[in-house]
Amino acid sequence: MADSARVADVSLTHIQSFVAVAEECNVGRAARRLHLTQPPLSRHIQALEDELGARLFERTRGGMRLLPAGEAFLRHARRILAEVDAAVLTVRDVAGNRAGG
Amino acid sequence: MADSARVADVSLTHIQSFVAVAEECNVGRAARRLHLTQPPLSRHIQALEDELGARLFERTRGGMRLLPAGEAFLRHARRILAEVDAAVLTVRDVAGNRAGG
DNA sequence: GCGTCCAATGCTGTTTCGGTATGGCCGACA
DNA sequence: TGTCGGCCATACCGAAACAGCATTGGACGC
Repeated sequence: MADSARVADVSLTHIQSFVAVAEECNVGRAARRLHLTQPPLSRHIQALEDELGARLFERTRGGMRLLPAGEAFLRHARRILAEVDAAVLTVRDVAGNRAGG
Repeated sequence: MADSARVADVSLTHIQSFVAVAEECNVGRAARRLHLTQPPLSRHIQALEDELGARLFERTRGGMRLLPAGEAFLRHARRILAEVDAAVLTVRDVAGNRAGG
Protein backbone atom coordinates (compact mmCIF):
# COMPACT_ATOMS: atom_id res chain seq x y z
CA MET A 1 0.00 0.00 0.00
CA ALA A 2 3.03 2.20 -0.45
CA ASP A 3 1.63 3.44 -3.74
CA SER A 4 0.71 7.10 -3.52
CA ALA A 5 -1.42 6.74 -0.46
CA ARG A 6 0.11 9.83 1.10
CA VAL A 7 -1.12 11.97 -1.77
CA ALA A 8 -4.70 11.29 -0.83
CA ASP A 9 -5.26 13.87 1.85
CA VAL A 10 -3.01 16.59 0.50
CA SER A 11 -4.82 18.99 -1.79
CA LEU A 12 -3.64 21.45 -4.40
CA THR A 13 -5.62 24.10 -2.57
CA HIS A 14 -3.57 23.52 0.55
CA ILE A 15 -0.39 23.65 -1.47
CA GLN A 16 -1.38 26.93 -3.05
CA SER A 17 -2.30 28.30 0.34
CA PHE A 18 1.04 27.23 1.70
CA VAL A 19 2.97 28.93 -1.06
CA ALA A 20 1.04 32.15 -0.61
CA VAL A 21 1.64 32.20 3.12
CA ALA A 22 5.29 31.32 2.66
CA GLU A 23 5.71 34.21 0.29
CA GLU A 24 3.77 36.73 2.33
CA CYS A 25 4.92 35.59 5.76
CA ASN A 26 1.46 36.69 6.85
CA VAL A 27 -1.77 34.76 6.77
CA GLY A 28 -4.10 37.71 6.40
CA ARG A 29 -2.21 39.13 3.47
CA ALA A 30 -1.92 35.74 1.79
CA ALA A 31 -5.63 35.26 2.32
CA ARG A 32 -6.42 38.45 0.51
CA ARG A 33 -4.16 37.40 -2.32
CA LEU A 34 -6.08 34.14 -2.60
CA HIS A 35 -9.44 35.90 -2.39
CA LEU A 36 -10.08 34.22 0.91
CA THR A 37 -10.36 35.27 4.53
CA GLN A 38 -7.82 34.62 7.22
CA PRO A 39 -9.50 31.84 9.24
CA PRO A 40 -9.92 29.28 6.46
CA LEU A 41 -6.41 29.95 5.25
CA SER A 42 -5.09 29.47 8.74
CA ARG A 43 -6.89 26.17 8.78
CA HIS A 44 -5.39 25.18 5.43
CA ILE A 45 -1.94 25.54 6.89
CA GLN A 46 -2.83 23.60 9.99
CA ALA A 47 -4.41 20.86 7.90
CA LEU A 48 -1.36 20.66 5.68
CA GLU A 49 0.98 20.45 8.64
CA ASP A 50 -1.24 17.79 10.07
CA GLU A 51 -1.29 15.77 6.87
CA LEU A 52 2.46 16.02 6.51
CA GLY A 53 3.05 15.31 10.14
CA ALA A 54 5.43 18.21 10.41
CA ARG A 55 5.36 21.82 11.37
CA LEU A 56 6.09 24.04 8.35
CA PHE A 57 5.99 27.48 9.92
CA GLU A 58 7.11 29.09 13.08
CA ARG A 59 4.39 31.39 14.40
CA THR A 60 6.12 34.54 15.40
CA ARG A 61 4.79 37.76 16.76
CA GLY A 62 5.05 39.41 13.37
CA GLY A 63 3.67 36.56 11.29
CA MET A 64 4.79 33.26 9.83
CA ARG A 65 8.37 32.22 9.26
CA LEU A 66 9.31 29.11 7.31
CA LEU A 67 10.89 26.28 9.23
CA PRO A 68 13.42 24.00 7.49
CA ALA A 69 10.71 21.49 6.68
CA GLY A 70 8.67 24.34 5.22
CA GLU A 71 11.52 25.51 3.06
CA ALA A 72 12.01 22.03 1.75
CA PHE A 73 8.33 21.70 1.03
CA LEU A 74 8.19 25.07 -0.67
CA ARG A 75 10.59 23.94 -3.37
CA HIS A 76 8.46 20.90 -4.09
CA ALA A 77 5.25 22.89 -3.85
CA ARG A 78 6.32 25.30 -6.54
CA ARG A 79 7.33 22.46 -8.77
CA ILE A 80 4.00 20.73 -8.24
CA LEU A 81 2.01 23.83 -9.13
CA ALA A 82 4.17 24.42 -12.17
CA GLU A 83 3.67 20.83 -13.22
CA VAL A 84 -0.07 21.11 -12.90
CA ASP A 85 -0.01 24.30 -14.85
CA ALA A 86 1.99 22.65 -17.59
CA ALA A 87 -0.40 19.72 -17.63
CA VAL A 88 -3.37 21.98 -18.14
CA LEU A 89 -1.67 23.91 -20.90
CA THR A 90 -0.52 20.75 -22.63
CA VAL A 91 -3.98 19.25 -22.65
CA ARG A 92 -5.53 22.39 -23.98
CA ASP A 93 -2.86 22.58 -26.61
CA VAL A 94 -3.30 19.00 -27.76
CA ALA A 95 -7.05 19.16 -27.73
CA GLY A 96 -7.08 22.60 -29.32
CA ASN A 97 -4.79 21.60 -32.15
CA ARG A 98 -6.87 18.57 -32.95
CA ALA A 99 -10.15 20.39 -32.59
CA GLY A 100 -9.06 23.43 -34.57
CA GLY A 101 -6.95 21.78 -37.23
CA MET B 1 -3.88 36.95 -13.62
CA ALA B 2 -1.85 34.46 -15.56
CA ASP B 3 -0.30 33.14 -12.35
CA SER B 4 -1.51 29.62 -11.62
CA ALA B 5 -5.16 30.41 -11.84
CA ARG B 6 -5.83 27.28 -13.84
CA VAL B 7 -4.59 25.14 -10.99
CA ALA B 8 -7.40 26.34 -8.79
CA ASP B 9 -10.18 24.01 -9.81
CA VAL B 10 -8.12 20.93 -10.59
CA SER B 11 -7.72 18.66 -7.61
CA LEU B 12 -5.30 15.89 -6.80
CA THR B 13 -8.26 13.64 -6.20
CA HIS B 14 -9.41 14.15 -9.76
CA ILE B 15 -5.92 13.50 -11.03
CA GLN B 16 -5.69 10.28 -9.06
CA SER B 17 -9.09 9.26 -10.35
CA PHE B 18 -8.01 9.98 -13.87
CA VAL B 19 -4.89 7.86 -13.59
CA ALA B 20 -6.82 4.96 -12.15
CA VAL B 21 -9.41 5.08 -14.92
CA ALA B 22 -6.73 5.45 -17.55
CA GLU B 23 -4.98 2.36 -16.26
CA GLU B 24 -8.09 0.27 -15.83
CA CYS B 25 -9.97 1.47 -18.90
CA ASN B 26 -13.02 0.90 -16.78
CA VAL B 27 -14.67 3.22 -14.30
CA GLY B 28 -16.18 0.61 -12.04
CA ARG B 29 -12.90 -1.25 -11.66
CA ALA B 30 -10.98 1.96 -11.06
CA ALA B 31 -13.55 2.95 -8.50
CA ARG B 32 -13.04 -0.25 -6.57
CA ARG B 33 -9.31 0.30 -6.68
CA LEU B 34 -9.81 3.75 -5.20
CA HIS B 35 -12.26 2.45 -2.59
CA LEU B 36 -15.02 4.42 -4.22
CA THR B 37 -18.17 3.67 -6.15
CA GLN B 38 -18.68 4.18 -9.84
CA PRO B 39 -20.90 7.28 -9.93
CA PRO B 40 -18.62 9.68 -8.05
CA LEU B 41 -15.63 8.49 -10.03
CA SER B 42 -17.53 9.00 -13.25
CA ARG B 43 -18.23 12.52 -12.09
CA HIS B 44 -14.56 13.07 -11.24
CA ILE B 45 -13.66 12.38 -14.82
CA GLN B 46 -16.38 14.62 -16.13
CA ALA B 47 -15.34 17.40 -13.78
CA LEU B 48 -11.73 17.05 -14.83
CA GLU B 49 -12.62 17.17 -18.50
CA ASP B 50 -14.73 20.17 -17.80
CA GLU B 51 -11.98 21.97 -15.91
CA LEU B 52 -9.46 21.22 -18.62
CA GLY B 53 -11.87 22.07 -21.35
CA ALA B 54 -11.01 18.92 -23.23
CA ARG B 55 -12.28 15.40 -23.54
CA LEU B 56 -9.76 12.92 -22.13
CA PHE B 57 -11.51 9.63 -22.80
CA GLU B 58 -13.52 8.12 -25.51
CA ARG B 59 -16.50 6.28 -24.05
CA THR B 60 -16.67 2.98 -25.82
CA ARG B 61 -18.97 0.07 -25.35
CA GLY B 62 -16.36 -1.80 -23.38
CA GLY B 63 -15.15 1.04 -21.23
CA MET B 64 -12.92 4.07 -21.43
CA ARG B 65 -10.17 4.60 -23.98
CA LEU B 66 -7.67 7.44 -23.71
CA LEU B 67 -7.85 10.15 -26.31
CA PRO B 68 -4.66 11.96 -27.37
CA ALA B 69 -5.33 14.75 -24.89
CA GLY B 70 -5.78 12.12 -22.23
CA GLU B 71 -2.51 10.42 -23.06
CA ALA B 72 -0.72 13.74 -22.84
CA PHE B 73 -2.36 14.48 -19.53
CA LEU B 74 -1.53 11.06 -18.18
CA ARG B 75 2.17 11.70 -18.49
CA HIS B 76 1.84 14.92 -16.54
CA ALA B 77 -0.54 13.38 -14.05
CA ARG B 78 1.92 10.69 -13.09
CA ARG B 79 4.66 13.23 -12.68
CA ILE B 80 2.44 15.40 -10.50
CA LEU B 81 1.56 12.53 -8.21
CA ALA B 82 5.18 11.47 -8.01
CA GLU B 83 6.17 15.02 -7.20
CA VAL B 84 3.62 15.26 -4.42
CA ASP B 85 4.79 11.97 -3.08
CA ALA B 86 8.36 13.18 -3.09
CA ALA B 87 7.34 16.38 -1.36
CA VAL B 88 5.66 14.50 1.44
CA LEU B 89 8.61 12.20 1.91
CA THR B 90 11.06 15.07 1.87
CA VAL B 91 9.19 17.01 4.50
CA ARG B 92 8.90 14.01 6.75
CA ASP B 93 12.56 13.31 6.27
CA VAL B 94 13.66 16.85 7.08
CA ALA B 95 11.34 17.16 10.05
CA GLY B 96 12.15 13.67 11.24
CA ASN B 97 15.88 14.21 11.11
CA ARG B 98 15.64 17.40 13.07
CA ALA B 99 13.17 16.01 15.54
CA GLY B 100 15.01 12.75 16.05
CA GLY B 101 18.58 13.98 15.88
C1' DG C 1 -36.58 -9.30 -27.60
C1' DC C 2 -33.88 -10.30 -23.29
C1' DG C 3 -30.02 -10.34 -20.34
C1' DT C 4 -25.59 -8.23 -19.62
C1' DC C 5 -22.10 -4.82 -19.17
C1' DC C 6 -20.93 -0.26 -19.29
C1' DA C 7 -21.14 4.93 -18.15
C1' DA C 8 -24.33 8.81 -16.93
C1' DT C 9 -27.88 11.01 -14.08
C1' DG C 10 -31.43 12.15 -10.17
C1' DC C 11 -31.72 12.35 -5.63
C1' DT C 12 -30.50 12.56 -0.73
C1' DG C 13 -27.85 12.44 3.67
C1' DT C 14 -23.53 13.73 5.24
C1' DT C 15 -19.38 15.99 5.29
C1' DT C 16 -16.48 19.75 4.12
C1' DC C 17 -15.66 24.42 3.76
C1' DG C 18 -15.71 29.44 4.01
C1' DG C 19 -17.23 33.55 6.53
C1' DT C 20 -18.35 36.10 10.82
C1' DA C 21 -17.36 36.91 15.34
C1' DT C 22 -14.36 36.27 19.00
C1' DG C 23 -10.42 34.92 21.85
C1' DG C 24 -5.49 34.92 23.21
C1' DC C 25 -0.89 36.62 22.67
C1' DC C 26 2.50 40.18 22.44
C1' DG C 27 4.73 44.58 21.53
C1' DA C 28 4.19 49.84 21.11
C1' DC C 29 3.11 53.77 23.26
C1' DA C 30 1.64 57.24 26.47
C1' DT D 1 0.30 50.06 33.90
C1' DG D 2 -3.51 50.31 30.80
C1' DT D 3 -4.95 50.74 26.11
C1' DC D 4 -4.47 50.02 21.36
C1' DG D 5 -3.29 47.50 17.28
C1' DG D 6 -1.60 43.58 14.69
C1' DC D 7 -1.26 38.80 14.44
C1' DC D 8 -2.87 33.77 14.38
C1' DA D 9 -6.26 30.37 16.43
C1' DT D 10 -10.85 28.80 17.62
C1' DA D 11 -16.19 28.47 17.91
C1' DC D 12 -20.00 28.49 15.47
C1' DC D 13 -23.15 28.42 11.56
C1' DG D 14 -25.08 28.40 6.92
C1' DA D 15 -23.94 26.95 2.21
C1' DA D 16 -21.68 24.24 -1.09
C1' DA D 17 -19.47 19.82 -2.32
C1' DC D 18 -19.37 15.07 -2.11
C1' DA D 19 -20.27 10.04 -1.91
C1' DG D 20 -23.54 6.47 -2.27
C1' DC D 21 -27.95 4.38 -3.77
C1' DA D 22 -31.10 3.68 -7.24
C1' DT D 23 -32.05 4.17 -11.82
C1' DT D 24 -31.63 5.33 -16.72
C1' DG D 25 -29.86 4.80 -21.34
C1' DG D 26 -26.97 2.80 -24.90
C1' DA D 27 -24.67 -1.21 -27.19
C1' DC D 28 -23.52 -5.98 -27.93
C1' DG D 29 -24.41 -11.30 -27.63
C1' DC D 30 -27.56 -14.81 -27.52
